[in-house]
Amino acid sequence: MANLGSNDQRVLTTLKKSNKPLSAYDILDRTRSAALKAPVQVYRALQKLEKRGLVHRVEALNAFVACCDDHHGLHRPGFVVCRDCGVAREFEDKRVARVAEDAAGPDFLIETISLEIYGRCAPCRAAA
Amino acid sequence: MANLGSNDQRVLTTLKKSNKPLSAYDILDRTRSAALKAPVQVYRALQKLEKRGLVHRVEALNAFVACCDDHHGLHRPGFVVCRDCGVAREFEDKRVARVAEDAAGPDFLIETISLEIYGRCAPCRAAA
DNA sequence: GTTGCCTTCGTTATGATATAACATTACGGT
DNA sequence: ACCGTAATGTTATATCATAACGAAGGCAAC
Ligand SMILES: [Zn+2]
Ligand SMILES: [Zn+2]
Ligand SMILES: [Zn+2]
Ligand SMILES: [Zn+2]
Repeated sequence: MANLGSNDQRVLTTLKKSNKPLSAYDILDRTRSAALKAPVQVYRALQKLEKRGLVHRVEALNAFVACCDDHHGLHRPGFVVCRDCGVAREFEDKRVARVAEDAAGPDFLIETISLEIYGRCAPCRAAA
Repeated sequence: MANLGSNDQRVLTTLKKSNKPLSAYDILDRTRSAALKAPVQVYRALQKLEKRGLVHRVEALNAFVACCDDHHGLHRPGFVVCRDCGVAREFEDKRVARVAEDAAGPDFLIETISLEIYGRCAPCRAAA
């Protein structure tokens, strides 16, 4: 598979600099001066990055985060997301795969698992 | 809280008749002749129905399903979704809540949990 | 009853997310 | 150089969701 192109790297760098998930259009805004001019370029980069496990999509936010763990390669993380401050913390738990297999049954071929937990983080609760 | 209005019931009935998740615009298409004329009416109905646990949103599909279980009230189901045929099967597993609590930690207030499993169901695999 | 208030519902417009379709360029193999 | 393929750029469009405002309905105080 081809290496990362310059668009891909710009998108990845942008995500790594953010402590929150960014939408494709957030990324576009932050890279427009650099080189990216249209949504499709961002989406193409995101797709490539996601295939390699460098970026994850947070479904319920329509947004993307850089994987917090560079060495891992592809994996199936979950996310804990604060609705107030928007921070998304990636985690893994082996029990998730077992739950998924039990739910899907032996003849279902699992391709992806999305587990997202929403609520209020401790600092935000204290502040409120 | 107010009872279901006629729009709400039309939306719920439409979802119950479908064996797959429907987008808000799918619902709109199927109810336009009845009474619903604009997306916002569908979204308002869906919001009310979701609050009562009568429908669930499937995040990664941007779509909605009628709850398979009428008596339950509010609960936290997961979904097993076939990418080929689009069927979404609702399930529950108590282990999910424990995984979520462990991941979120004691000071995070969990509000919602979304667990969605994507892949190919047995009939679709056999057909392919 | 009618006035004022609040909630629901309808209508129009717009914002936000994502992809289709096609042109252009980059690049390796011959 | 020539071709075929993959990557990138460009324009347009499809899809999903909400803002803003007004009309209609219910309910209590007067
Ligand atoms: Zn990761
Ligand atoms: Zn927070
Ligand atoms: Zn349910
Ligand atoms: Zn299937």
